[in-house]
Amino acid sequence: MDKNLKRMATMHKMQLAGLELFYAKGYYNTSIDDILKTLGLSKGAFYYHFQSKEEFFISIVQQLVFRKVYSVLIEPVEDQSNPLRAIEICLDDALQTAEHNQMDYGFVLANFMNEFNGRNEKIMGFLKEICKVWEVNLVTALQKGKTDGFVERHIDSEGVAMYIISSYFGVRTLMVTGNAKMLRYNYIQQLRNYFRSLSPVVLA
Amino acid sequence: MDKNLKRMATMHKMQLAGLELFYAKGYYNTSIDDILKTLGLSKGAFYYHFQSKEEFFISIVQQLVFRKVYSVLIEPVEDQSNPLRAIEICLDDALQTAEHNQMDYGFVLANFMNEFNGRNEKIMGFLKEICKVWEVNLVTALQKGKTDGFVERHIDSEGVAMYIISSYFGVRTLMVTGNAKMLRYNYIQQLRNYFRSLSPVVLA
DNA sequence: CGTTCAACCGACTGGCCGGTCGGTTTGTTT
DNA sequence: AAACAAACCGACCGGCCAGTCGGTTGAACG
Repeated sequence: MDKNLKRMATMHKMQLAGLELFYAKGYYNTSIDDILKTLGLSKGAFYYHFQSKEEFFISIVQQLVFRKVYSVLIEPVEDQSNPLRAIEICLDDALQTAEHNQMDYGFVLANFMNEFNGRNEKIMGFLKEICKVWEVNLVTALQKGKTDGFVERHIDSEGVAMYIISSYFGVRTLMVTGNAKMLRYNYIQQLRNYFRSLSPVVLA
Repeated sequence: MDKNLKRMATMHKMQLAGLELFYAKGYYNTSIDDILKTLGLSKGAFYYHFQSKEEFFISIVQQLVFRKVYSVLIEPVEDQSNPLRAIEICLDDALQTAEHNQMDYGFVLANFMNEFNGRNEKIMGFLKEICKVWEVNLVTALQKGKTDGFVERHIDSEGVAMYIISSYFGVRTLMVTGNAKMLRYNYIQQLRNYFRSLSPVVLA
């Protein structure tokens, strides 16, 4: 086997297991040994591949979180004719993932932002960046929606994008209290209400 | 001085300092000694008054967080004629507090819910309870708003209450990325847009 | 002044965890 | 088979931290 492939495979395994545990228990509450135990690997193997716990986490954010956020929350909205509709479907899909207790990368992002806020500026920088990319893409989609007649022209796209992200982060926080199914349904209903206030008035 | 008063005063000082640090650095990331250092007190004093770090935290939630959430987020909305308007003002005030870097108890709540999710069921229980009280009071205000003609009759009050809490939790998460002033302004603008979709249609 | 006790002190314990390092295994090359 | 290096092992170190406990202080009271 190609040496490089073996190296990559091991690192990838560690990153996957790491994300799983960091997500479930938090970064500061998860020890390197916790992660290694699930893989049957040792400290030596870990520090052979990664410089530190922090660098390890950053690699996870870059390799896994960023890509997933992109493919789950950003791509499905790009190049759709009706942005409001596309966003609604996209967020509903994401909440469905969350409802089935699988990892939902929008929440991963919000969760980690809370955990690292004021505690690790370096890591916060990477998380903010991902957030920013999401926001910028929402704004682009909304602007395009204006020219295509799906979005009221006078609305503030930045404000709307921010509000969408906010409500999504928030509902995911609430989901930890249980009753995910109902929360998802209610959330999408209200998102629609909100979007109605952003749509051009249809004259009968 | 009354013995009991002295006891209460010390406990209260510890709780205040504790909340400050737990909020700033997180529960798991703050040691008892960190808190005691700011007060010039010792381990002995702490464990004389509190059974454990966990019990200490729970007392903070009950004594400080719950009361503050009540006085800042719930009371200002009660007994107001127009609930949507009252909620808007109330959240704007809360965000103003946050903007000036003071502790904003709505955020304290969201923050801790994130931290304890899946890590401490007992503490989560208390936090959920506070959330529930907030939600119930929002629902009550909205229902009253319906009979008073400020809120469209067919809307789902539970859904709306949840969506309001969600967006608020979310925007506070985003505020950690900086630019709090703009976020606050944008948030209130979009909240108004959303509320517009919940108001009875005014016939000219 | 002596007694009492709530309040407080701070050295200590045991366990955890990030990170180190000398060594072993395993696969490849010659 | 010998040599070599990548990958991995796991005992160990130092620091941190929740919680313990025997001791001290100082105010109140007789």
